[in-house]
Amino acid sequence: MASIKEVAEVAGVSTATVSRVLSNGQHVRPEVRQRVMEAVEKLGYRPNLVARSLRSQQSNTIGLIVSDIRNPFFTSISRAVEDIAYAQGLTVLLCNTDEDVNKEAIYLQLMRDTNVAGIIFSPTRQTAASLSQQRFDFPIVMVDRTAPDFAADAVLLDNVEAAYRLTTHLLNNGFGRIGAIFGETSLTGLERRQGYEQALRQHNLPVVPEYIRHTQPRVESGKAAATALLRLPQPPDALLTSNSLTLEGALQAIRESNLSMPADIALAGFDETSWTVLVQPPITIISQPTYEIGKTAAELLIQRIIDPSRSSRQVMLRGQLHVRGSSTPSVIKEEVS
Amino acid sequence: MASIKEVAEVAGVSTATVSRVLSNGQHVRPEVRQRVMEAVEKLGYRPNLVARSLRSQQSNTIGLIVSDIRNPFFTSISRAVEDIAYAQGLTVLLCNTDEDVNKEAIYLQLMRDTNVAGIIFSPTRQTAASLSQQRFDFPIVMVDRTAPDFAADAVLLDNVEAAYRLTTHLLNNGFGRIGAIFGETSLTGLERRQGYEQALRQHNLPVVPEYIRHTQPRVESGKAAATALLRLPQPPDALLTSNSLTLEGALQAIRESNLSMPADIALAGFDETSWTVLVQPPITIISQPTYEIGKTAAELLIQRIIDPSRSSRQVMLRGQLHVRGSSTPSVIKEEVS
DNA sequence: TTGTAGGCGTTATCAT
DNA sequence: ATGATAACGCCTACAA
Repeated sequence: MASIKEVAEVAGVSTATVSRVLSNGQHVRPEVRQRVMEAVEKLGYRPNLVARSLRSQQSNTIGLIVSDIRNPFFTSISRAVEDIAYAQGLTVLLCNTDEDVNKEAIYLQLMRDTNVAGIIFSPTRQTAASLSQQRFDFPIVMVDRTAPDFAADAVLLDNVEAAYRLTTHLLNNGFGRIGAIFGETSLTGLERRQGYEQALRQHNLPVVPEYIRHTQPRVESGKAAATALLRLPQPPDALLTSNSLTLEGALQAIRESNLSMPADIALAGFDETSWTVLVQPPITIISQPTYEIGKTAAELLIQRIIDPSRSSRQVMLRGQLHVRGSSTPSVIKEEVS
Repeated sequence: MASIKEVAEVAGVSTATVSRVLSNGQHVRPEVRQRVMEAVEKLGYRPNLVARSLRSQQSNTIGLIVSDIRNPFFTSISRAVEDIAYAQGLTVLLCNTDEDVNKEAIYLQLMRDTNVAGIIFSPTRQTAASLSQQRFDFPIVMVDRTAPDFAADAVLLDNVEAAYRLTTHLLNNGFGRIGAIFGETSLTGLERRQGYEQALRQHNLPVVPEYIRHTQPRVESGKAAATALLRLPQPPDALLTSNSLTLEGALQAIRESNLSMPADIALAGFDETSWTVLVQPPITIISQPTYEIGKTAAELLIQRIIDPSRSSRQVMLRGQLHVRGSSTPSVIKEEVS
């Protein structure tokens, strides 16, 4: 790779002049500029971004740290983040943490070491709690999950409200014994549980500990938890899950138990996926605008990179309830989306 | 961020000594090493990877360039790549090209500019063809798609064979008018079409141009193509698609046409997804070991980074046919997976 | 308008 | 065993 030095040599000027031509371009005689451009062309010169980054102490890379890119929620977010980044000439470093505090720490460290421009992060509760004690020389935008006393930009769903609404929907449709599966490492899981419990209490129904499970956001975990719930002496008449992976597992469990939906068991969950409307009956869910979330997060990050001093803002989004067959007894169709 | 200089100062040694302690660690008195480590500890020193990269002319970043991370095929691959990279202390730059030659060129250029250690790439046919005329200072591993006269490592499916097998399966089950939807920008699409046509010819059936569509790998494109096929004066009695996104679109089209599967129309496609077995009837597909593909690609890349001179190798994998209800008349159940 | 020179943080070479 | 120094490629005061 040709360096700026070689270009200077070929053009018969100093490296400073070449640099000037290539950056702002002020104070250069047209004729000299011409010569430089020809040399650049001839050598196929391209500025070395590593050198530039070292010199400028800046970077055009942003980090995206999520638990698992295979979770459709994060897949979509990642795509949005990359789109925005691309439009800004930024590049995206993808990191999967598997809800593992250790991996989170390692990746955060790596972000420091590589001097990224900023990161978009979806941390476990544990890491989130420790964030305020750490120092970062780059901005952090949280997605899906917050850190309590850490003043960072964030894009979040109103989880309590959403879970409350979803649970209430089930209750209103005559399902009184709702088994629920929440994430065990994320704040999100806790918040959704809160909304779930709120709805129960408001209907003067007991919160049955046995009906509440916390698992990893994985299909098998969801399936295992759902299976356990269905095998209870007095099994639930509805299942509610906190993300699309556990929802998928729950559906598998229901299928294998040969129960019919929603007669034997209702099902409802979080996050829209390709299959919720393809299966029979279609599944009731609260959808999040995932692409918008990623886009917003990336935009917040870029704004903050430009202006580190601006006050932090939390963007709180509202989930959208899609009532479908999995939770509506066939006689009472209230609304279908 | 503390630099090596400050560490040297605090430890009362030269930067060279600090560097020695931190790297190989030969030829340093234990006592001095001790002092250095203490200073490192005290200052929370971390080597600046950008500087290291500039100096060493190496990088611990690899690029992953795919058409769209939201294609489950690439989602899974990306996860595998990241896992292997992580294990090796490498980091992954994610790039979506949308089958856009221009974006591909921009990202390839970016990979040069940032001096990556290597890339894993799934190019369009057009870019693939031009690859051999370009020079790269880093190794390239191809996934899913090859470049004809470009001697790179590659991990591929035997597409012709797989499509042949899938088509033959349909033919053997009494479906003689097979509408097919292939990718329009990838070599993969062409290869699968080849296998499809081979199977038809072997059964002495005509290749009907009207029955063959080439589209982008997107749900809507698949749906549009499928809808068009279903509206033909003499519509096909089976649909075959080349990837999971167009498969999803095709299924939507079938549903909206109120046709029953497989009585009115059979359906079969490529790539396993969460929903193929959740829908009714379950969908016949050829599955690819996506995680394995990504893992293998990453391993090939790392091997080549270590030894750039080794001869290039193509790993060719065989797809696995999963025969399901969408392509088997209910009376004849040959085998179900 | 253009060139000289220093430094971003490392590491490797060469003295000592 | 340790230190001084140069160089990776770039940018930017500052000087001319």
